Parts: sequence; C-alpha cells; structure tokens
Amino acid sequence: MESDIRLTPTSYIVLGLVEAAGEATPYELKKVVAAGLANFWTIHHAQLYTEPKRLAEAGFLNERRETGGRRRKRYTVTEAGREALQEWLSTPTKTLTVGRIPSFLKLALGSDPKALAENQLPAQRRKLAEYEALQAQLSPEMQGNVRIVVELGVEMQQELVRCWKHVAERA
Amino acid sequence: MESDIRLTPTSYIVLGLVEAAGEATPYELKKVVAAGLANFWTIHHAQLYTEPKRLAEAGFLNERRETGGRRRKRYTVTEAGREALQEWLSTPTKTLTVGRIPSFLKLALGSDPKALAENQLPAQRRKLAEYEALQAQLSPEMQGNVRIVVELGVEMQQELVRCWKHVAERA
DNA sequence: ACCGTCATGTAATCGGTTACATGATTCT
DNA sequence: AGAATCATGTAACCGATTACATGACGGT
Repeated sequence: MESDIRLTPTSYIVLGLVEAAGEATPYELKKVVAAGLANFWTIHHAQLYTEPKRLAEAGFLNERRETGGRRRKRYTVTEAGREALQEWLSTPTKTLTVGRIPSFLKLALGSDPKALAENQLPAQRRKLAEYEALQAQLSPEMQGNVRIVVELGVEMQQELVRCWKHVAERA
Repeated sequence: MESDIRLTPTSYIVLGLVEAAGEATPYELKKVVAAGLANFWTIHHAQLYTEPKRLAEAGFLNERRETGGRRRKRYTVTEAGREALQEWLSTPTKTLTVGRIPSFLKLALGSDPKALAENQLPAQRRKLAEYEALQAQLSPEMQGNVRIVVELGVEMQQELVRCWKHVAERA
C-alpha cells in the first residue's frame, strides 16, 4: 500500500480503462487500446502488465487472480483509484502545446523544406484518410467522448496536411 | 568508437545544433534550445551534457577540452556525424500523427467535455498569444527554416484553439 | 497429437527526468 | 569579501521500450 507513487499518463490510462470496463485483464486493456487510443497515444503491451501491478501495490487497483484456466489477473479500481482518476480528469492540463512532431523537428534542424514537404504531404494525406475511415465506421450510437476525440484527431490530421501544403507552396 | 549506438531525436537535435553552430559547448546548446526549440520539444539540460558525450564516444562528435578557465568541453561534428544527420534529415518521418496531447487524453478517458473545454480554451488562447508574440519578434532576416517552423507552430496552436471551441460549442 | 496463434507475462536495457553538487563570474 | 547567479557537470532513479519466454486454446 505504498500510496505515494508517481502517477503518469500511463497510470491514468489504465485507471480510466479499467474504470470504464468495470473489471479487466491486461489483455482486455490491450484490445481496448488497440481499438482506438493507440491512434493518438503510444502504449506498449508490457506496460499494460506492469502498470496495473504497480497501481495495485499502491492501492489504486484491486488485483484478483483467476483460480482456473489461465490464472490471469483481473483488476478493478479501488475507491482511492477512482478518486485519483476523477481528480486528474477534472484538472486542466499543464502542457498546452502539441507534442513532439518529428517532421517539424527535421525542418527545424535544417531539412530542405521543399523536398521534405513533397515526401511528407502524401504520407500525411494517407494517414488522414485512415483516420477518416476509422471515424466513418464508428458505430453511431457509440457513447461518450470517443466520438469527440476521434473527431478532434481528424481535425488535427487535417491541420497537419494543411501545414505541409503551405510549406510545399512556399516554393 | 562504438559506432553502433542508437540515435534518438535527442541525438539529432545535438548533431543539428552543433552543426549549425560550427562548434558549441553544452551550455551554448542549452541557450539555443531555450531560444526556440524548447517551445515545441522538451529537452533537459542534463541531456545536453550526456548526449554529446555519448555521441563523441560513438564517433559522431569531436570533443575538445579547453585548457584554461572553466575547462569546458567544446564539440564539433565529425564526418560520420554529418552523414548521419543528413541521412536522417532527408528521410521522411515514420510517425505521421500529432504526438500526445494530454488534454485529448483526458477527454478520451471520460472528462466532462463542457467543463474541460471551459478550462482549456482560455489557457490554450493564452498559449497561442505567446507563440504569436514569439513569431512577431523574430528578426525579419532570420535565416532558414526557423521562421517556417515557428509559423507551423502557430498554425497548430490555432488549430488547438479551434478544437476546443468546437468542443465548447457542442454544448 | 500436433501446430500455429493467441494470451500472459518477466527480464534487461536504455533514455529521459529529477536531484544533487561544485566551480566560475559578477555584483554590491 | 561575500552573496547571488551563472555555468558545468555527475548520479540515481524510473518509466518506457525491446526482447525473450512460456502456457493455453482452437483447428486439423
């Protein structure tokens, strides 16, 4: 019950997903992540095993081991976990910038704008198409914020395409 | 001369900045970073000491120690370093998505959209104003890509503001 | 019964972050 | 001279990434 661990975004992802599922195994989390979150936040399957363990040791999750079959671990959030999550959810974020955009970094470090844009633009367009496809096949009665987040993701991708178009046009 | 280290974005930042400066000490790099790059890529001063050392050991930088005064280390890029940098600069990036956006993550994990937007929007607007101020005071004959990158940064920030406006309006 | 894939983890590594510590300059 | 700040690094920690390894299940 070392309750004083540092909670990272990964922690809140686990807390949030377990909370939403009611109860979950790491593998189930993995599938949920792959189904959407993975599109705008990298998270590796190993973390979905180590992080719940960490959170359980700190008292934010309950860990229960199955007795039969695969004897896998099932997690539920504790009261403390729910509180920590709610507190985080209701606090505005400190970092207000878009994260790291590798292609912009290349530009900043001296890439030839024209050449880079010519490579980047089509790739960026393909990615946008992917996102829009994802958005299209979202079941209409999909509840909650998922729809909104996907929409925002599409908007950001459109903006990226626009950015590279500008660079390309700048001759 | 262990030439087989992994080169991370941080590596290329160091290579690129040293290349641009011709020769530099970690502290000089720190100042250059603070002057611009820091706005869209986090990098800690400790890395500006450890990373050049790593790169020097791998043969991508030359390390020369001052004899007098502070006896600090001055770095220049080697031919190998220049090649590695150029190769990276001319390769299109694999990651085509905007990086991690913490506020979007909160939304995805169940934040109340309305409430979050009301907090996020003004903060996001302030950040945008900062960027625009930075852009305005960019000396007009500032060479190369710096101007472009700052411009793209502003565009992305504007997009973020638009995103949160949409969320807010969605009632 | 066997094989391939799905499922479930652990271990090792490594870069990024936080903390600490000390040596030069500059200012009063 | 002493204080404050600037400059220069090292050390410890820790989370994220990569690799490895094994067990269960479904199909043939």
